[in-house]
Parts: sequence; C-alpha cells; structure tokens
Amino acid sequence: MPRMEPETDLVDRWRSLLTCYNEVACHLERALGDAHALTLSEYESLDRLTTQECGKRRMQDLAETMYLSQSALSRTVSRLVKNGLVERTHCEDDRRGVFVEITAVGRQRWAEARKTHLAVLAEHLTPVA
Amino acid sequence: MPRMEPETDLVDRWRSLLTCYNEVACHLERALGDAHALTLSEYESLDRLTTQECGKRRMQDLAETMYLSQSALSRTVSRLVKNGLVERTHCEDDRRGVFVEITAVGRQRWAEARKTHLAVLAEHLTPVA
DNA sequence: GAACATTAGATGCGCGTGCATCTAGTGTCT
DNA sequence: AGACACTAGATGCACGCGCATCTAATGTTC
Repeated sequence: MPRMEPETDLVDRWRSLLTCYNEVACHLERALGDAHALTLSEYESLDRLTTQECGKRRMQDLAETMYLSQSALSRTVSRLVKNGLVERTHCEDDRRGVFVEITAVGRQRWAEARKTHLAVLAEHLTPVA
Repeated sequence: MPRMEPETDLVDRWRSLLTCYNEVACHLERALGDAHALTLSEYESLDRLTTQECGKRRMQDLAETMYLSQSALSRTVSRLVKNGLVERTHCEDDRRGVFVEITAVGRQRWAEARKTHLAVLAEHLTPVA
C-alpha cells in the first residue's frame, strides 16, 4: 500500500492541473479555430489519423486513444467529413464498423495547423516545475 | 533565452495533460453531480468562497482565481443562488459591483461534497511520475 | 454639468459535450 | 431457421461554455 499523499497536496496538484489545462486548452481552441477553422477535438482526431501509417482506423480504435465520449467522437468525425478532411468507409468484415480515413485535404490542413499547435504549446504550456 | 524543449516532448507533455485532465474532470463531474447535485464549476466556486475567511467576494476577485470566462462565472453564480448555496449582494462603494457570499446551506453542501472530491482525486489523479 | 469613454456584470446565441436511447448488423443457443 | 443477447456507431436532448453584446454605474474632459 502506497504512502498516503497529504490531502492538501492532492488538491493543490489538481488545482494546478485544472488551471494549466484550461489556460492552454483555451488558447489552443481559439488559435486553431481562428487560423484553421478547427476545433481542438478535430485537430486531435486528425493528429491521431496522421500518425497511423495507413491513415485509416476504426472508430473504436480512435476512441481508445482519445479523451472523448463515443458520441462526441462520432459527431467530431461527422464535422470533419462535412468539411472534407476525412472520409467514412464501411468496414467489410463487420458491416457495423466504420473506418475513418484522412483525405489529402485533411493532411494538408493538419500540417498547417500543427505549426499553430506547437506555437501555442511553446508559449502557454509552462515547463515542468 | 531558455534552451528549446524538443517539439515531441512538448506535445507529449500536452497529451498527457489532456488525458489526465479529462480522466479526472470527467469522474469528478459525474461524482459531484450524482452525489451532491453540483457541477465541477459550482464546487470550485464554493471552494473559493469557503477558503476566504469572510466568505464574501467580488465577482471580479472570484473570476481572477478561476479558470472560467466572465459569463460562465456569472451563470454559475446564478445557479448557486437559485439553489440557495450563495447570495448576491450589491456593493455599496461601487454599485456596479456584486458581492457573492456563501450561505450556511452552501457551506454544508460544500463540506459534504469535499469528501467526494477528495475521494475521486485520490483514485483518479495519478501520482507525479 | 453634459458628453463620452470605461468598467462590472448580465444575457442572447450558437456550439460541443455526455447521457440515454435507437438502429442495424453480428453471435449464440436450441 | 428463429429468438434473443450483444456490439458499433448515430442521434435526440438538455446543459455548460465562450463570444459578442447589452445595461447600468463610474470616471474623465471640456
């Protein structure tokens, strides 16, 4: 059994996590939105898809590596589809399944947005204490 | 000029912050909601008010120590008022200003919720790596 | 003191979220 | 094959959020 962390430390750590997260997320959301018309969730989804060599994943797999609920992911993908950044294709093996594949336009958009993403992180993600 | 942190480290740190935050926030939100009918923001607001000895603060002061936008805070306080956990009183010196004061019921509710809050943190806030 | 800028906080609006539920395809058991 | 449980993902709904704007009070300038 691990030694108990004092309650105040625990709360303090949470507080700083909360503050730090909101600071960065807020700036990211705005910068990505203004410069690239992307939500943070949309950017993160594209990011997951580009790092996969095939650029193609089941919704399920995508969901596992993300912080979103199943329904939120579904809608995020819908938005990406609507904007032509991603395509849905039915899975042949299991026709309930859906593959999500990034398009050329999607890759391009992601590549541009990545610069903004890094810049915001560099500016607002405070270094480890 | 500080030495540049490699980009991947920066992104990795952000990723883990994002994941960790959402994990904890999600559990907190549900636990506080189910057990005490409180939003995370509502709990955090009450928390700010209890740690002040006078239990009374200007909206502005409250806003400074919080992660919420001005409008979100305003509505959060409105909800707390509606549920009798907090009271709004006009500021005499500057009649645009508003004081927010926690009620007895509010203190009680906060005290109960605090246990849940701590329990969730202890369970889901992973210790510093 | 009248006109104008500024500030504190409230509010209309559109949007992304989680929860619960729905639809449709799959697996199992007899 | 037929009935029933289960799974993948979509969708209705209510809600909290940020942004822009509004209202009312305060400061400022002439």
